[in-house]
Amino acid sequence: MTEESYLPGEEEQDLPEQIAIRLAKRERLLSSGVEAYPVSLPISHTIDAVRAKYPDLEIDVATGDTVALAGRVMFQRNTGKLCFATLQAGSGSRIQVMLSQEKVGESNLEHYKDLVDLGDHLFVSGEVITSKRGELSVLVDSWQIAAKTIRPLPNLHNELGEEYRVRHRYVDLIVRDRAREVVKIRSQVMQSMRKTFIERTFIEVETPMLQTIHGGASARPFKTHSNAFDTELFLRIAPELFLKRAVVGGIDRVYEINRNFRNEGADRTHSPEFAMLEAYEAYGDYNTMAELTQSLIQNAALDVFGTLQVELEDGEINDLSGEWDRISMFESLSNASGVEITPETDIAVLKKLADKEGLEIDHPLHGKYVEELWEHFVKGSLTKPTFVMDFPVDTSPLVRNHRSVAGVVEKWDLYIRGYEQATGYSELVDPVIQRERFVEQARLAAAGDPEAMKLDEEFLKALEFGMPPSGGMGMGIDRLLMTLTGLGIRETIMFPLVK
RNA sequence: GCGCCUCUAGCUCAAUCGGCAGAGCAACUGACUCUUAAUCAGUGGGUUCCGGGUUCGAUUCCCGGGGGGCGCACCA
Repeated sequence: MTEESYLPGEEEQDLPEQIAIRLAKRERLLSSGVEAYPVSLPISHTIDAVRAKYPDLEIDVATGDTVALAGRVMFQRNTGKLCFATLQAGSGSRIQVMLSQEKVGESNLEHYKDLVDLGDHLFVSGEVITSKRGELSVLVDSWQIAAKTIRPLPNLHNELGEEYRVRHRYVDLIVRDRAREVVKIRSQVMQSMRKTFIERTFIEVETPMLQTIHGGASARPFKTHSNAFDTELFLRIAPELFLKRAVVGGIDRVYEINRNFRNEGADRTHSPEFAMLEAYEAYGDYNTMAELTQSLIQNAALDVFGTLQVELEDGEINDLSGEWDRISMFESLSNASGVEITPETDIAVLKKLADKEGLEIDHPLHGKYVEELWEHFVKGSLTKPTFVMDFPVDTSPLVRNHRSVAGVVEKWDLYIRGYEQATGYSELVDPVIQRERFVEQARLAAAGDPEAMKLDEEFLKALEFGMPPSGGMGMGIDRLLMTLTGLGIRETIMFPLVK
């Protein structure tokens, strides 16, 4: 799609017809000494306020109440001597305005018909009345263009195409109630989660997004360069290693909600930049973090929708109620596959099972086979919210060993409707074991795994100063919005990346 | 990154077995003092994503490029 551009005073011949016509109207306004974009207007009421004040007037009533308000023109019905327009506020609420020749005069009404287009912001003042059909209206004494629109709105009687909605989200927000609603829901969910954290005396912090070493997860990073430091920098893939430094420093209950960046594929559930919540609690463990996570999500559902039976876009009900199940990864895999699988099971056995199931896994790690097999056998059957507990050690380098089960770590993943929603750990705080794990990762990196972590000496140094036993959790915010609405990730993010 | 599908007016979409490109809404002109997707009469608006090829003729067929969608891979 090519985009037209224009400069004031230039030839407008190549512009689309409707833009040229509207630019000419703007010029006509200006040359008659009228502002097309006035700096301020004496607004007395919002559209919502007028609607709230007069919820149910009779037909054909004059209130004697004069109001001054503004809104975007969404519909116009211009007749000879009595014109109607529907104004819309940013909230989406609408009110009808009426201009009669009797009230404003013939030439003023002609000006109105000549200059006001669909989409313009219009200021009016006049009496609140109801029309002969009973529609709550403002009978206009005077009007003024509040902002002249140069581009026409799309027609309101067809759904916008997916691409247009994403590329012109501001238009989408004007014409589609649900788009406005989703923005509001997202804001309310964030508020609710911050409320839950405040109740539990957590402190919100912001840690670096530009990092010299990317760590805390395994994913390909975006690279950039600092001119001042003449060094390569990475956009963070996770805030984990900095939040743990904060815990070392005595910020015992700490969380961050901010963007992570991962240079991976994008689909219905993945975006290159995505909002992430991470929280750490000194003297907590993965059990307390599971409880926290369940509370965060349940509180959000209650605060925003007033129910734990959340209705999704397709009408299905997502039941978030009750105490969420906790199942063991190895146990559930053994049950579902019919083969006893433990951390001691020989990798050759796992390979054979994977081959039999038609899974192509080419990876050196035992744990990778366990996780892939688990996804194959168990993941699809999880519909209720479920914590999957106790992961293989070799794929979870930042998690401490299980307190009583050998070969696994104290890590859970929370699945809701088959999507991985959150993860939680009992954090590894032993600097010696952490170093060993990092060295192992670096060894894998050398073997050609580009996503394995580099050694973060500064983080290790922080651990050497002593990190208290802690629980940690991470949750994708965009994913949470998807879980609560049933929308795709590009609908939960207001301005998703487009080329 | 790979495979399949797709791109036509401001918006949503038709059509072309290769032969003057259409509709609804929007726009423009006119009529209309109670409309509310107002109505009625009329008018204009297109590099059919871009570049090349085949052809008397390409928007349609072929090749290349770009945007978008879906699936697979990677990842949360």
